[in-house]
Amino acid sequence: MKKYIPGEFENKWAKKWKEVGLFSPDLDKAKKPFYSLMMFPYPSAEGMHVGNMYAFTGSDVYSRFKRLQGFDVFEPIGLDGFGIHGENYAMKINEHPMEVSKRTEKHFYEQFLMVGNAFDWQRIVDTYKPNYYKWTQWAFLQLYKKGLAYRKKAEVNWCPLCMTVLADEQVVSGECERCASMVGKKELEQWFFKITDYAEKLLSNIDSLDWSEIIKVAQRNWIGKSEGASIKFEIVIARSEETRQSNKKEIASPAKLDRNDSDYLEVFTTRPDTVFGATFLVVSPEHPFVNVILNSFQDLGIPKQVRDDIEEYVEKSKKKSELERKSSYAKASKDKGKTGLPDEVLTKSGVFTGSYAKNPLTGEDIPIWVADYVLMGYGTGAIMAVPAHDDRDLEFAKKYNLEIKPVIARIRQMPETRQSNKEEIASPAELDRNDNVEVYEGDGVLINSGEFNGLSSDRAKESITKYLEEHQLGKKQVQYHLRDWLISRQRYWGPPIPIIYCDKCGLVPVPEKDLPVELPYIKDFKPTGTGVGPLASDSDFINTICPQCGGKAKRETDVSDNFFDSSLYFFRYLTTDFADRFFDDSRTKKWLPVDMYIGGAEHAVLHLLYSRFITMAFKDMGFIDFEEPFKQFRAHGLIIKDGAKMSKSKGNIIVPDKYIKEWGADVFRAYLMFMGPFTGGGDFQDDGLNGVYRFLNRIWNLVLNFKEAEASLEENRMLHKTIQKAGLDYENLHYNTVISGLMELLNFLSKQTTVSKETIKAILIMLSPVAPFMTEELWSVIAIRQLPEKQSRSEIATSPASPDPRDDNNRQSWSIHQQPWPKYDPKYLEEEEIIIVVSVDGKVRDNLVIQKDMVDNRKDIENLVMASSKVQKFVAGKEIVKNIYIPGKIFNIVTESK
RNA sequence: GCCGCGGUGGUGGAAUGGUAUACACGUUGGACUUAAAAUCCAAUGGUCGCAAGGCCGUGUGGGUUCGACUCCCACCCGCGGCACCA
Repeated sequence: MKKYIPGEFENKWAKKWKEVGLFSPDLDKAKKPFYSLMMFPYPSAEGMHVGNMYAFTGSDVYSRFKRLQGFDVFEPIGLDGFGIHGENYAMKINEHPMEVSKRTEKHFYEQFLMVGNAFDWQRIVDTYKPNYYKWTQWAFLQLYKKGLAYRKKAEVNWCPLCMTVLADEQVVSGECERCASMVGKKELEQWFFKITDYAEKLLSNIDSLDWSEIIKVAQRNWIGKSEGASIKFEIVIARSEETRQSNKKEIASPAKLDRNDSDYLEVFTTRPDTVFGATFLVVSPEHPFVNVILNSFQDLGIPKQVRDDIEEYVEKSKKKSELERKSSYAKASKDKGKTGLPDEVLTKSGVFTGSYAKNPLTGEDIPIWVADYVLMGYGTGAIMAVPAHDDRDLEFAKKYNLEIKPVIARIRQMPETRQSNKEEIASPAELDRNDNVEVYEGDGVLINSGEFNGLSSDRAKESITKYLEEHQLGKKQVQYHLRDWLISRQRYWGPPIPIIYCDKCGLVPVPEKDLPVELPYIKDFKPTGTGVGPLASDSDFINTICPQCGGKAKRETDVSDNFFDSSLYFFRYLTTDFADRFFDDSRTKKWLPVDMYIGGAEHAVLHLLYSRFITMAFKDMGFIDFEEPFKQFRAHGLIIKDGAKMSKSKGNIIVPDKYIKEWGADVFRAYLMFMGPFTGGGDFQDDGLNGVYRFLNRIWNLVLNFKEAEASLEENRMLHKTIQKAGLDYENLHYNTVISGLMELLNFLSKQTTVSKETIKAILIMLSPVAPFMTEELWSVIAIRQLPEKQSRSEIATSPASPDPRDDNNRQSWSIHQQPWPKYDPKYLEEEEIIIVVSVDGKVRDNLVIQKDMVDNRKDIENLVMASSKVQKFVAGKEIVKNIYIPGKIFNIVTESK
């Protein structure tokens, strides 16, 4: 008997599938297109680790299942090779990224072949090759034309180790996403994409997406919509305490202010219902108002001492890191220890500006403070502080003895009034005004709010906003946390941004016909740290001719973020055979949007958000007619080792190559898929592989040695039940239960002396997505069994029976992967005999086996139940209150002790 | 702090409100073998019992129900997203 030795045939089939293009659908003629996408990998030098392999296998299993269902599945692959990760590695081993990429590319594609994924090998996309990044640059130009790419001087995230700027999305709790260095700030002129133009659409479309919930939540959080109002506070400069108390209106005239816009401070608030409780204003140290005070303090009548205090404070807070600025809030949270910052930094601080503003509703003058707990980057960089109803403002007010004025009364529902639904309003007296005052941040009823007293928070928000609008002191406003996508990188390993700077013409985009702007080979590719990319040192590269005037000009020296490359790769897979276009209308229509996308949850607010933005932009440019790129998205789980994340520093990285060599790709795949639900990941344990090997080995032996006979009724029942379950489980990505279902079927068959050929075939087909090599090998063996004697084995094994394996009309081709998914016959799913569980007071006491046609015959069943000695034992001496009978399932007797 | 997901044997995990622990790993015992490996068979939640069998058991405490891992309420723990976001 031939033994199951995976190494003997896996490679043979992998090569053959690739050679004949078994998994390359005809993109123009396919009848039932299904685009199954998986996140292409960053090719690291170590090759794919188990985590990658897990993700790709899970996606491949799904793709193979859809193929069996009769879809023309397009399952492409490529490498996301540009970017900091690969470049950092190249620096570490002191090699050039272009050289490194050649090696990693080879290794990755070998691994892909080895693991047996059904890729379309004819449509590879590697982002670091000119024939791809030409289109990255093209897309940049389209965005520029549309006004969605712009250049701006701004304070941006700067990673000191990677020596480049980063997008907000790449800063994870103050640290660089790639190297975990503390990210700082730097003022630089940079390229941005206007993703904020799509904030509302990006947010509102989420509800209708069939995506993993975890991703949808992360995106909603990241976009961070707040609805409220912007409110103008009239600035009153340097009024002395005496005049203030005499309440004489002495408002600084606009002329006195060295500002162009107005003599108002604008704030954003989500709580316009609390304006009456706004007892001071706070501006961020970066707010323009601070400079006005610093520069014009004399004209404004602000004492020199006050001015100097402000300057000192602003200088001090500039030195604080972003993390320190943001971390005082952590004081109250669990993260306290994590920041490792002294308490002094974690307490709010600020200084009085010597100026006041008029509360538009109370008419009172309230002091304006500058404090670094207010951030310039959100809203207007100024807030109205309502200490009675905001925790942060309260902390500040207590420290500096500022007025605390409650304006919202908690609604208390008393137990006895709950039924009549009456609301009792807490009296103002119940709110302490001393140090023990407790913040109340919830909604309630307005008090101390003049004509608005008695309104609920919700209604007050509307009325007060309306009132402010009427008096031109404010308006309804929506704020988003999302900020524009910073795409410049002061690095080498990326697509050059296709822009030319001409002294005469200014900023000139590279004409499309001149694309790609090739990345030159420069020896010293290391980042400079000066805020200018390494390309600036290559005079051949930067010096060019202005496309408009023909005069001398210089090229942009930054490259773009590699997340830009990956936000369009799934479009390119469809047009790799066209050199002249990125979109092909008929293919777009046939294949897009992507039917199923599988990938990691870590890209929730990076790749997955950027891709949605780019797709929306392409739609508005008229290239496509849909705005969401991925119909379905599922986040796969993570593979851990001994309860911990795999990492180089821990030395617990699993290299799959070794396991595949030892056990075969099928065993490795099946093990990964059997660990648990695909969306859950799992803990990698070496001894688990053995169990899966045993299973495949038993299948192997069964198929090669089974004694054929027509299926028994029981066999058909088991089989058809398994087919039904496997179909549902595959669709839901519950591969672990597909496998356990097949194990159960196998266990059943092992107890029989004969098996039908139909059963064998169905098992192999059902198993083929998980174990594609072994099932293919066995399929060819079965085919030989069926053939007339004269046809030789080699003929079958090496030549396709059909000229084109992709031909839709010839689903009966030589490969198991071209077979139709087995159909289950409902007649086998109905049991002849049914087990009724009999319980007394909810506890199982007996089983009752009845014939199917008896199911609805309650009387007879009741008689049988009552006749059971086991039941008798438990009802003896008790009164039967009632009987519950759920037909075909359970019979429960409810008793009461006498 | 807000939002989301989860908590089931020694382990990974199964269970449309209806026999909790399928399937597998591990462990123990047995068969085969000179022996080992491989393979096959059996047992395997806890506890009491010679046994038949009983009782307890899905993070904790309540509730709904004839019946709850599953639904509701409160809490504890773990994981993830956001976070001085006004």
